[in-house]
Amino acid sequence: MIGNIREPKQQRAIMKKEKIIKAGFDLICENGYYNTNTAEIAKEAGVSTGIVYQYFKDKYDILIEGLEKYGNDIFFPMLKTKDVKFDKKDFDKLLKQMINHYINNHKVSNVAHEEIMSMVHSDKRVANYYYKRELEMTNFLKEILLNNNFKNDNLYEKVHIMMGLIDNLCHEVTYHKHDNMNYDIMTNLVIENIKNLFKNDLD
Amino acid sequence: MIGNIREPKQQRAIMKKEKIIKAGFDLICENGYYNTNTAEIAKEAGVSTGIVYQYFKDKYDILIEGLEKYGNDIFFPMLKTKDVKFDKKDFDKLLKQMINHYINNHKVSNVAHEEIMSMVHSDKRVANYYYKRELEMTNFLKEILLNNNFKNDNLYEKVHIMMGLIDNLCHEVTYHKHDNMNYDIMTNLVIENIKNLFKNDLD
Amino acid sequence: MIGNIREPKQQRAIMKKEKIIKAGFDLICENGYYNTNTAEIAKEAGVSTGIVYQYFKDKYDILIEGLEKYGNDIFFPMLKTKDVKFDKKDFDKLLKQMINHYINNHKVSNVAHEEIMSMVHSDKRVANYYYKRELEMTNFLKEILLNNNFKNDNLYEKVHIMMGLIDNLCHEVTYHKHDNMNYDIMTNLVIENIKNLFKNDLD
Amino acid sequence: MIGNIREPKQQRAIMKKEKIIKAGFDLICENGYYNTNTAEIAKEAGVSTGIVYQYFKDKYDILIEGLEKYGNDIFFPMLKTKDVKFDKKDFDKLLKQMINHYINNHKVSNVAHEEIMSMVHSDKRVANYYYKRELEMTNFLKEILLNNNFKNDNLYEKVHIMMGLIDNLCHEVTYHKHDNMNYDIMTNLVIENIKNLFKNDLD
DNA sequence: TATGAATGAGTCTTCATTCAT
DNA sequence: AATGAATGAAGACTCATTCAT
Repeated sequence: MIGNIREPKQQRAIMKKEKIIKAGFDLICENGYYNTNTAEIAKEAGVSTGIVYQYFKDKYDILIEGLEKYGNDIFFPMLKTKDVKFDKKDFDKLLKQMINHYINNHKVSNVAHEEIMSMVHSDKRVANYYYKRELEMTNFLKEILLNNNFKNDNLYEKVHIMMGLIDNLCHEVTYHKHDNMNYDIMTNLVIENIKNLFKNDLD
Repeated sequence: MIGNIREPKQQRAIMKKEKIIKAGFDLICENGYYNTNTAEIAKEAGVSTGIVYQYFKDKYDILIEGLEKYGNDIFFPMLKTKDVKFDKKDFDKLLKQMINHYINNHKVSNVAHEEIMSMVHSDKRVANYYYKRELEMTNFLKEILLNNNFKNDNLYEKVHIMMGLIDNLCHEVTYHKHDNMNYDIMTNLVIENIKNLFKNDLD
Repeated sequence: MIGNIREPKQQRAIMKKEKIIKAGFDLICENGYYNTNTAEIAKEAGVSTGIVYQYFKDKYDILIEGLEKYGNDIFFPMLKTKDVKFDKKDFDKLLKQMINHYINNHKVSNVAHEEIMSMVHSDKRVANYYYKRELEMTNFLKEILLNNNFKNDNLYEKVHIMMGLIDNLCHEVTYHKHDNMNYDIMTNLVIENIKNLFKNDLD
Repeated sequence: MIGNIREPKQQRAIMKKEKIIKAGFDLICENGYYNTNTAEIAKEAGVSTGIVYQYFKDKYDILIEGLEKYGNDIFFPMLKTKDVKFDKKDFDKLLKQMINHYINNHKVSNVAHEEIMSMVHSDKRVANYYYKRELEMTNFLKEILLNNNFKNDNLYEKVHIMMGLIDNLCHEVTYHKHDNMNYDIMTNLVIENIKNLFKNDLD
């Protein structure tokens, strides 16, 4: 047993590995892990099937690397904008921003988001990845609030609830389209709710 | 193609079909759709592999029928207890009951819940099923509240948000075990939040 | 994981399994383990590739079962004729018989013999099989001699040496055809040698 | 097809080829031909995979060249010591020496010996190589004996038998470890046997 | 000469589905 | 209705060999 997995050094090889990750991750996100085969991945990446196994241990490995590379874009795009600044007075505004940010992102990565959440439920490593990032995100938001003189009073729990509310809302808005649901109203309700959660900080 | 799918009429045949659904659904919930094969299902059901295809078009069909038969137990056990009675004064109590109900259910159907949610994300028909039931559940709760003189004021949206909050909480409690999260506090926060949502009705 | 390996019960199924063993073992013996693929085996056996894996864990399993079934015929055909009777006076005759028996067998199972010996050298389980049978054969001969009043005086070692001499001779006669070797003379020399080995018993 | 196989002229190139032969032969001897791949060989030799095919037609070619280069060391180490001198009176001693020589060699090249014998049985060219060398060895011993006034009386056959006896013995001692076998006794029996073979010469 | 990335045919194995009984 | 043997297409992965640099 030799050769194991090669970490490509040449520029061209690096690009090829990237291509495979992208092709593989895209296809998996679009059609599901079990409905995507290595031949397809290779073809989509414009390489031979053999080369795939020089860069990845197995098909699963492609998924994981894809997740690590593109997962944040899909789940926690905010983590990228490290410079979120806001003023207590604008809490409303921040929330609206966040919600829009999330909704747009859900729309863009629509299927991917679903597919990955699907694996979060059935695969340990994917789950680990997701929960680790969720934690990062929680801490990230907690920091922002602390920096704005929010009291550290069950803050962790509050942020978690807040994220849940937003996620739920965005999910609803993006997918369900429940006919009898007014999303503007729902959005306002959610914002009010979150504000109530932090009422001690916002008075 | 002859014989197509037979709808069993005899008692014994009906029981056989039930057995297959149960065995199949159980296994799929436990190990996932792609990690369960028809031979296993047949064996678990105590029937031959051939017979499976007299009652079901294909493997997928078993999943769907299983979902229709057992899905409610897993996702919306409350729907069974059609006689939920409560008094506005006891709203707190109702919420606590619901939360406990959900948490217990999450614990019991732990893996099943995850596995099916996984398919909700990757399979149209499973998704349809889930969202249809979610709708039922929403309406069910809405009715209860209306019967208790809650105002029909964005009630639909409020119930949805409430369900999201509870689901999130229960999920958190059952799986994550985030070390730095106090679940009693979180539960109280969620209850307060829901009460705030309905503050106009509870004064 | 289910279905494991099925032990066929129906007559037809048993025959099918036999066919696969025979086809597989024949091909492996003829072309070598690594030069025989499962598709070939299935085709030679007149079955589909799938069925092979219902009766055998894997390709290797076919080899082992083949070995257990046909190995004796190839290596120790004498073990079949449990009723070897001889008289000390006819020791010569017995030896000549054995030698002819072996030579004929080598000729018949020519390639098989070689191929299996090849695996004895490279595969633990094949080796185990071979050495176990060799031991049986040794004990078998020892018993025969003891029954003929040969002294139990380093008998085990003597039999082993005797078998080695015969095997060597037969191998030589069957394959090498060293031009400058007279096989009649060689045979006689070997017989004399063996008799010398047992000289204490034959006086 | 261009360039075919290049016979290296430069010192450095020659050394590279040697390295490949050694690495390849070592690995093949240790793990078997089919369990050794060219990438491993190249890595072990400290060269690139591509270069291998400039010195060797194919993988098989490496084996053959390795055999020609190192085979004698493994099978007929005596051939190296061309100056074997002995006196009839010391025939015993010579035999013991030979036996020890062989046993040691078996021990040293343990796996290699097995692996190559394995290929002797399955590969024509390897077989040819082996039998050619065996012939050389036979002639070598024949010469020695003739030089010591052994009669040229079926000498060829006798030497062959002698070699077989020694090889068998050494094999037994090195590998089998049959529990109920006394190797000292066996060794003595073999020596006696060989002496009996040449009794006309040793009186 | 030399590299090591790339190729793609070939291999074992699985499994949903069909079929002979 | 029922069995379970049989099918064969499909998939993950390997590796000898070639090729671009």
